[in-house]
Amino acid sequence: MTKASQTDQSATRALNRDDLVEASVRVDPELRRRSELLWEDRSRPTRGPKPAFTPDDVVQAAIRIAEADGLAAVTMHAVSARLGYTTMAIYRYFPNKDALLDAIVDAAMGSPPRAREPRGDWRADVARWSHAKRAMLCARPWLAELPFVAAPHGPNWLSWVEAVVEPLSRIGLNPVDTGEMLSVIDGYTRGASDTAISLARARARGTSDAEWTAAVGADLGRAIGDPRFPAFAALITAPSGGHPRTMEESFDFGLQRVLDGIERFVESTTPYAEKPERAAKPAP
Amino acid sequence: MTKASQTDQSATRALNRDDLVEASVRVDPELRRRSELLWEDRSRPTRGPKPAFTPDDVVQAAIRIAEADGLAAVTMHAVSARLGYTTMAIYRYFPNKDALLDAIVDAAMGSPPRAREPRGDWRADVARWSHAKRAMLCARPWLAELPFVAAPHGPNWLSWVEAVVEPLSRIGLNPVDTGEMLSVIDGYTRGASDTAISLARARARGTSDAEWTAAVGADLGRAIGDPRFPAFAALITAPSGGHPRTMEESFDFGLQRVLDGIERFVESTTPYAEKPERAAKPAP
DNA sequence: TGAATTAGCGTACTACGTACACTGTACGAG
DNA sequence: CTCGTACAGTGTACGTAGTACGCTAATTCA
Repeated sequence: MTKASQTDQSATRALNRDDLVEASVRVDPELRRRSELLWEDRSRPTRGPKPAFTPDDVVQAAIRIAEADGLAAVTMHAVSARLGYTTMAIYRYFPNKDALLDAIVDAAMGSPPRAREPRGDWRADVARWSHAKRAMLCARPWLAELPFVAAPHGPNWLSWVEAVVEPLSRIGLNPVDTGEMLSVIDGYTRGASDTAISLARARARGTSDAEWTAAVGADLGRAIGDPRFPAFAALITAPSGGHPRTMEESFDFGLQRVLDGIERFVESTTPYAEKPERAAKPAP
Repeated sequence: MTKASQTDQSATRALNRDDLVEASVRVDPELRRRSELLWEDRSRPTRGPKPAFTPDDVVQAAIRIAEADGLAAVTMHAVSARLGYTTMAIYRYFPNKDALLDAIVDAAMGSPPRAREPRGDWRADVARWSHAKRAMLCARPWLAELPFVAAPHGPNWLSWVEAVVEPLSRIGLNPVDTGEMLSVIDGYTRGASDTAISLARARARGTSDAEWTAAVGADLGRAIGDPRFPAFAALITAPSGGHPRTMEESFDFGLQRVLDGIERFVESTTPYAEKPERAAKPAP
């Protein structure tokens, strides 16, 4: 149906360094440069005047501005002014604003919380990760103003992936299915956090919770009495019954359903026996 | 933990028109105006010269530009030029660019595919909806460049919700839990579509699939050999085994797990008996 | 027929990203 | 020690956004 269905995910399957070295040549030079800026050591040359600050200073200044006044307030001028320098000074550290935003996104993600030791069952560990990621996104709602899935992936992004792959790898699924479960958990976690992120953004703009609720409710409420939306109108006008959940409880409720689904699949599959060799070797 | 957890979801529970009329007074006037522009009839007054085009003409022109050259190409000048008028002409139809973008987002979502008759089991219908929404998002990857969860919700947005609430309401859960399942399905659908959307965006920019795969693979591949990412490195270097899935197959695989989880919950719950009255009435 | 109202236009202002040339600084090779 | 080289931060300038404001002409109602 979609063209996307014609593309396999070979990029995330059975990789090895040789493939990557060969493949990275094809990457658009600008994208490669942006990626390198996230991973490189960025050690300064010895010649010339001493730099007055570091790339990380720039990133931290930008993050503080975003935190205070939203992503729109992050202008090259605002960032440099916060450091006490002129606009163009930043261009000695980042070639353009996109590269700076890449760095901001990765830095803002931070590291996932340390895994608890001794490791518990995978379900509890995955749930902890999911809540932690949601909390991270809600704490930095301005991140949602960027299409940051498309951005180059930096070390912090990878560290979040690592932190959930670790418990997922203990489920006993083969690598392909383990990767699928990664998509399921991460997809749910990000997608189901959007409402809370939206509220967090409103709060950051100084909107009260009541005002945000009123704004969202006003739009949703248009369904009431509108013949185009009978099922939804019935849903939101139904008595809420016993105990309405908080947003976070709702998120956890949904997460438990997702984990149930994964568990059911695990129960229906024969455990995967890991091979002693871990190098990828294509079948003959 | 998060402040968000202190807010309940009263906005989506047991609403009635009186609540809404009372609440909408509190909404920020600009937000209310943006919402009204999506819902109002926008019939023109009789006095003055005849308008040369309609708000919908503006929206369609903008969408065509976004489709061709991405969201960044949608400037007030580009849109008006496409209609054959000057920049400022548009401001007679939309008070500012944000309002225009709201309209673009809602129009671009379109209507969900018509429900199949006779209605099948909820699982098949929900799965069809999820695939349709994913296809819609992939077909308009430029939508992902906007934080459109936060935007005012227009009629098309509501029609997508309606289309999935209808089958979900047939599961036999109480309204609160039905609402939770809505979040689960929609959260997974949007979150798990991001990779495909990212690929679709690359395609729209003229990037080949191989180049996109190489770019993503180059970043992910940095995990290989890096002691910080042992589990993820092991995952991506593991032999892919039998049949790697296409992106859409992966999405469907995950979706089935999510539906499994919902189904398990349904099996563990006593069916909800709908009341004959459908008006919300708080319990005494 | 004029008064009121509205459509599209021209001009102008501000803010932003960034190219480029300039000045001054610090290191290292001679 | 010194001078050339490479680099840091600055000043200026340009192109492109969004949009406020006032003008003119078109339309219709009183």
